[in-house]
Amino acid sequence: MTDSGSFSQFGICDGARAGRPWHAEARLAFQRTTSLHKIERAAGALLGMEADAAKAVYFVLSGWLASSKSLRNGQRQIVDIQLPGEFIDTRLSDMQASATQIETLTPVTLAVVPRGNWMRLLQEYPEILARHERDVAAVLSRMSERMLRLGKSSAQARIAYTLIELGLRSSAFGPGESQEFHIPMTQQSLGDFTGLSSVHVCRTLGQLERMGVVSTNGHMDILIHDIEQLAAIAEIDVALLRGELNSAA
Amino acid sequence: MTDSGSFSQFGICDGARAGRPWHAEARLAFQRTTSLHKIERAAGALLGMEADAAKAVYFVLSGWLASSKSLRNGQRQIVDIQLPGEFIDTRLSDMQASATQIETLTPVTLAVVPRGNWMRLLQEYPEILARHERDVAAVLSRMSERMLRLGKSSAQARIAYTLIELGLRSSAFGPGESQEFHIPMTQQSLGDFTGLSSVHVCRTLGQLERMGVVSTNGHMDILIHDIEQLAAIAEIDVALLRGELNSAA
DNA sequence: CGGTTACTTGACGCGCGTCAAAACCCGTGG
DNA sequence: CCACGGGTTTTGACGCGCGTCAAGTAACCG
Repeated sequence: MTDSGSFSQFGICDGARAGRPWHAEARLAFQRTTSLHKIERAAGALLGMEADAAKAVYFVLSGWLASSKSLRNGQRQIVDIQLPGEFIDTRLSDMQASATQIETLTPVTLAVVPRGNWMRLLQEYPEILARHERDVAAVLSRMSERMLRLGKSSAQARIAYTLIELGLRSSAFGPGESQEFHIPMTQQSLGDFTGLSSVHVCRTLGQLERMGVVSTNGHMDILIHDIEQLAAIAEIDVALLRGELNSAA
Repeated sequence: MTDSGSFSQFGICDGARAGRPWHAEARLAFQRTTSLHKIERAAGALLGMEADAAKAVYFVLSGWLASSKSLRNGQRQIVDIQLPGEFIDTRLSDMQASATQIETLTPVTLAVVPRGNWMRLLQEYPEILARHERDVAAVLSRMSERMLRLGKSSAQARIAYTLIELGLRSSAFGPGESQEFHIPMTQQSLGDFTGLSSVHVCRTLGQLERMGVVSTNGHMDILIHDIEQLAAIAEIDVALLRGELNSAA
């Protein structure tokens, strides 16, 4: 279980490490069963309110998306962020206690599995079923980690954890202490993700910067100087982080 | 989609409403494919650290369980609560950034699907596959709702929401304004569930009581006087709540 | 170059955590 | 029957983290 284990920790797209990205395989499987409907969207678009492909299962081929819930007064919580190689089930969005919405953070391309085909796909293609099971496990796993920080951690820990999660998942990390990558979100949306106000996101990034742990250029370009200390602030088990970094590199 | 819709909102066990509980069917299916291994545990026991049935998928036949994550300093967050008719996948518990643990809140009986049999079960029994898909959707749905409150709502909203969620899911609600039921948790664990300190849980329950919305006898016996107002405090769409109550009754 | 959207910084207040002590509840054993 | 002890709930005092309001700066775009 090293495979599903390392996969599940941060929901890393392990196919991407193996050379040939998993989406390639998935696309093949999709094409065999359903006419592979591919759609593209610009950054900042909303998904799922269109009449045409309503209530489908999407598969992210490229780009970042965020699914969020919001209260009547406009308060918003980003519940998860989807990266290439992951599934999005818009069937979750209807009939809930609060409004759900999925938006693109970058330009994206998605494969669309129409509603009716999904169960058939799962039953006929064990590989897709297994992959989907692992994807679901990864989603639950990282949502749980985030709930833990939402409920019980300081702003510093939440920001630090988010930086590491997104860095690892986007496969932006190489070996070594320093890591540099870009997060296609505003501080406002980072706040919606971490349960903080945009103002406090700014302050907290400033604190981390003054501590010498990271640098930012003021536009979500992140440079991590001391990833071990950042992990300590994020309250992540450093041994586990090491393992992740090794398998990611 | 009224079926999966009403199911997914609060993860209600819709089988329980339909007369014959779904677990009965599930048990039959399990028995056909695997020797149905049934285990019982007392209240307050820990699950999954035993050597025998390690890393299995469980199916709750009776009783309440809580799965939680905790930080190195002892801070704990209950990530979800499992009721009869729901699945528990202990494979999620290994290899994560924080320790996961599953404990019983009441005496429970569980059906155990050994690790190797799970994927086979899904592939061979479409009914179980479909059921599991819906269960996963319900878990994600209610975890999202809770994340929204964890990140963006006051203590009152979190407590109010939790009371309604647990009342609805345990099918304790009948028609009418008043609802009475028992939650088998201490204020401490309610705090771990809502991201509050036990002290503040107590205060907040006191506030709700002084507002005339609920009564408690000091031991987690809850009596809801005005469920509409409680839903308003919980920031739940009242129309949706109405629908849930109707389909639950 | 003006308008718009993002980031930054300061001042202020409140919600909720923490510490601490008291009241209660229940099971156990003398 | 009461004494005792551990776990839970309740209540008060106090302080800090983070939200909010507001003003100012910087970057981007037509």
